[in-house]
Amino acid sequence: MSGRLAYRLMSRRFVGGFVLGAAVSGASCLTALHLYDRRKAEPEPTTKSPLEEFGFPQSGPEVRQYVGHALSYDQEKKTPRWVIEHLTKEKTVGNADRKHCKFKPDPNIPAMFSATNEDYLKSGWSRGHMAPAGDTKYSTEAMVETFYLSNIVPQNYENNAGFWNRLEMYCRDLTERFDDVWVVSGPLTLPVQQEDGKKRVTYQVIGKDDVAVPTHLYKVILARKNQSAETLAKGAFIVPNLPISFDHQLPEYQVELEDLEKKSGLIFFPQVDRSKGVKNLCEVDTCRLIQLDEFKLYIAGRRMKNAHNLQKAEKIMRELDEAKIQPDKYLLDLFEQKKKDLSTDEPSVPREGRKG
DNA sequence: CGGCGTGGTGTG
DNA sequence: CACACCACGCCG
Repeated sequence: MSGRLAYRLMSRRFVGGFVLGAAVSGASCLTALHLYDRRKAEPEPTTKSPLEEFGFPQSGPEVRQYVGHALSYDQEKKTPRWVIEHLTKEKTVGNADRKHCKFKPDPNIPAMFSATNEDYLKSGWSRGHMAPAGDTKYSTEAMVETFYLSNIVPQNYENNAGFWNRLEMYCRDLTERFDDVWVVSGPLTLPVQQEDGKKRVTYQVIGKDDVAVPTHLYKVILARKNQSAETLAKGAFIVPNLPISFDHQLPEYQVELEDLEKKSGLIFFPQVDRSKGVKNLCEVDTCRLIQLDEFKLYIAGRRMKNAHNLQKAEKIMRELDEAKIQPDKYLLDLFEQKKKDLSTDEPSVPREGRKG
């Protein structure tokens, strides 16, 4: 290679390109150099570099900031790569209501890179939040933004309503024992060994936009008390995008943070000094997800609040009894209050709900 | 909490 | 006419 010309091109034009646009580095630049070299072009080439002519490829993922969370969006897979949120005890309470929200394409994402509701309709997959709506009770605006499809991945129904839901509840419950909780969530498409013995990455895509169905979902949890680094605790979890019954518990899915980083290609919380002895969350906290009976009791409470007539309220209590689940004081109080409200036709002021 | 759906009504 | 909205219903 002609050293002088190559040096001129490298230093004047392409250095920035190599740094900022790795995707366009190799082939096109080398081709350009060879062409100039063959022509023995002594004067400065008059043609612009491809980068100057048409600009850099605008390659994702883009990082976007919202009220309740920030996310990095994967334009090819039409799903987030990661979503990060900061939870506190205060944020998990409020009046924001998901009934007033609807899934819709993120207005900040170009339509050609965005999923649509039609992609999910009758696809066999539910629209699963990464940043949960339940984490944004403090702000209707924040909750509306969690319903943007940039925050959504195709998720197994039972997984979404079951194990993943319990995991989200656990994250919110952590704010009872930690002052700050940071959570990163996202999808994975992991390789599997196939019949021919070779490992491959295969995943379904749905709808006309080919929205990628992740094989797994991950969550990274970082928790801290009193703003003191000595209390920092971390946990990383990889959850198959499949039905997971209530007899499974969180530690079964814990992995080393570095393992998740290797699989995802992401470095989580890079400013945290991991040599300073960050605790294992499952050693300093419970990592215990609620059991089926607790879950049904919680659902009964939610339904009781929404009961519009006495028959509905009584049915909720009857079904609990048939499932041999003892109603707790919270639910009994709720039931008594509901009976009073429905008879006097005078709804009482909503009381603060159970955690989550 | 997490989802799914439908039917009636209002709007351009 | 399609579409948006809402109230209501179902499920785990």
